[in-house]
Amino acid sequence: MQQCGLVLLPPQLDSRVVCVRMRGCTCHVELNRREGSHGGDLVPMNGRQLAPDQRSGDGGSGLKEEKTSVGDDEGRHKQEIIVQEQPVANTETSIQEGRPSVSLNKKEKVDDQLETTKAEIGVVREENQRLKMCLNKIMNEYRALEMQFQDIVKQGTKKKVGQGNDINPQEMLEESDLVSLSLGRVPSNPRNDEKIKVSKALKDDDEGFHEDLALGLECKFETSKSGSTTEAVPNPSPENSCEVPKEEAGDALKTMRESEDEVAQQNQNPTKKPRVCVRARCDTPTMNDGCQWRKYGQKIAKGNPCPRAYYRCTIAPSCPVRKQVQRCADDMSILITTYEGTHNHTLPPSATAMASTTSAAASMLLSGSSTSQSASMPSTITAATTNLQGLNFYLSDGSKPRQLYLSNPALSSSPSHPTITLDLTSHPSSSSSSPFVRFNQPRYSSSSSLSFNHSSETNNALSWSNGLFLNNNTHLHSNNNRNNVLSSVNFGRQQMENMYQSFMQKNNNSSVAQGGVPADTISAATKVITADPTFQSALAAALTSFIGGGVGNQGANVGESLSLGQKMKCGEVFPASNSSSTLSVSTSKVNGCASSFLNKTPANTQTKSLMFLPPSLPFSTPKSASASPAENSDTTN
DNA sequence: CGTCTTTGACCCGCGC
DNA sequence: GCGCGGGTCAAAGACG
Repeated sequence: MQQCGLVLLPPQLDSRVVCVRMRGCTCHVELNRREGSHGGDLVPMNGRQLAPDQRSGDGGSGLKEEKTSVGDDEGRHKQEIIVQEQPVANTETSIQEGRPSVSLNKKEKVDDQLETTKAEIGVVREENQRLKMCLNKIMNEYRALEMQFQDIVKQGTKKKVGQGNDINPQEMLEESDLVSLSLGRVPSNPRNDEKIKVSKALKDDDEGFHEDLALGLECKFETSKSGSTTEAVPNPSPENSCEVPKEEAGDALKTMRESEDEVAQQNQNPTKKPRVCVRARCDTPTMNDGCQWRKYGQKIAKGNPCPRAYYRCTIAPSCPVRKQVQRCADDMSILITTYEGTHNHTLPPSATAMASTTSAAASMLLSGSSTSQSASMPSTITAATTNLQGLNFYLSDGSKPRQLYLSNPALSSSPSHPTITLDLTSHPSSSSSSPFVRFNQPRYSSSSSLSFNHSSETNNALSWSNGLFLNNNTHLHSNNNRNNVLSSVNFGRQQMENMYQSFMQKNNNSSVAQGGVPADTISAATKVITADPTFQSALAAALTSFIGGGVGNQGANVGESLSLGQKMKCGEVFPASNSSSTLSVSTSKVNGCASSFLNKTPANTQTKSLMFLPPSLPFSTPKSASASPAENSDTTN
């Protein structure tokens, strides 16, 4: 922008040369030279007054040089004008000399040419005005950006002073950008993250500009400080920050450095990986979670006549995430899907919701009974509300709203794995102090349960979305939703709830009327969930884990919202179009658990938000992804 | 022909 | 050490 300049002649002058230079691209418009080389206030880029000979046009070296870079349109326009000017000048000369050879027709012709020229002048004047307006606009934007830049620099300086850091403001800006890009991802440059974490840890929570960033990082430290979760996990996994050993919690730098090693260790010790088991009623072989799965094995598990199918994530060849799908022995309509591992790649937007949900569940599992952090941690509350976006479970049969219940149950699939169960089957009558939330003591010490139940016994479609319930024939106001997601990061619980309710109300016409979930139900669930300290802490852990640290691929929905929030904070263009596409719900029919929406999204909307997700818990697409007819068969192994 | 699924065999951890 | 069960591998077949 510093190269921006303008050579502009006042409109009252007939000779006009407009030269707008933006970022090295020069637009030069010479309007009318009929009256020769009289002066205009030609001001070159450097502010020097052009010499008369230069103003005259072609003779001036400076102008001539610029003319070489004239855009095609302006150049052509100029050419036309000049061509028409020539005869006019000749005619005038002839008239003044009183040559009788000038006929009346020629005079009319000259008049016509004059009229034409005047018309051209008018057009050019208008164009000149437009250019001036455009320039003013650009200058205003430039000033606004400059102001923002100065504010950012000022804030960066303030932070540095508070931290005793010697990083210059520019570095702070660069750092912010790096943070923005790295959130939710495996840190490509751990050192940068370390610096950021340190700075954030030393910073107050009410930091305005980087509030969302501080949120996640605060959560990180809060979670780590609690340390009470570590003991419950035999072999802490880096997939979640709460798995980081207590002694490491106090040293964020060390944690970051060791994150990759921990990932490797985790891979070497898969039996200790936390698992998230999702129970849901589903008629289809598998549930669609937006991920792509490949079946690699099938076994008859003891005590269950239904075979257990093994899937691995095929989005990335090296992705360690696996899932097991099995019908419940007691109720064949219940599909039990167990997720294990952490995605080491970007996930399709449609898969982030489930991943975030299961991430939160896994974090809850790993955080165990830790509640010390939640009560005194504003950021945790925010994290909870944020993550709640990904924890809204909407079950739909395509026609009726389903009530959402969070109840007990729980079933640990394997004693060797810390397992948490998300029960989406219907147990509305489950005895609990809360009608929606109940956390049980696990059957195994390392397990816990979180159940999301709905009242219906016959739901056919289950979809995970970014805080939205995806129903058949339902269009979502994705932008609204995404904005809410962002808001959930930047605002507190109450604000989040209000906005969420607002969103729900906005979508009532389209969603509820067509089979959505009543807003009051969601609102109630939201309040209940967010009020639960255990849930909050778990969500905080999830948020922490994905931001932080270890594997860095945590947090689907949370990560998404935070990532977007970061982008917004950094002044980048909000990816509304992308968001829209990712959240746009296909109107095509949802076949059982396999949402066509989920099937479509990966190809069409390759996630632009570079986000890696945690113990992902997907419901795969039946076809490429995972649906295995054999799961329902009587095949024995 | 490439990809995915099926399925029997194999490996490994755990309990006795 | 052995058996059991869970989990994975990989060849063969199916499918588009």
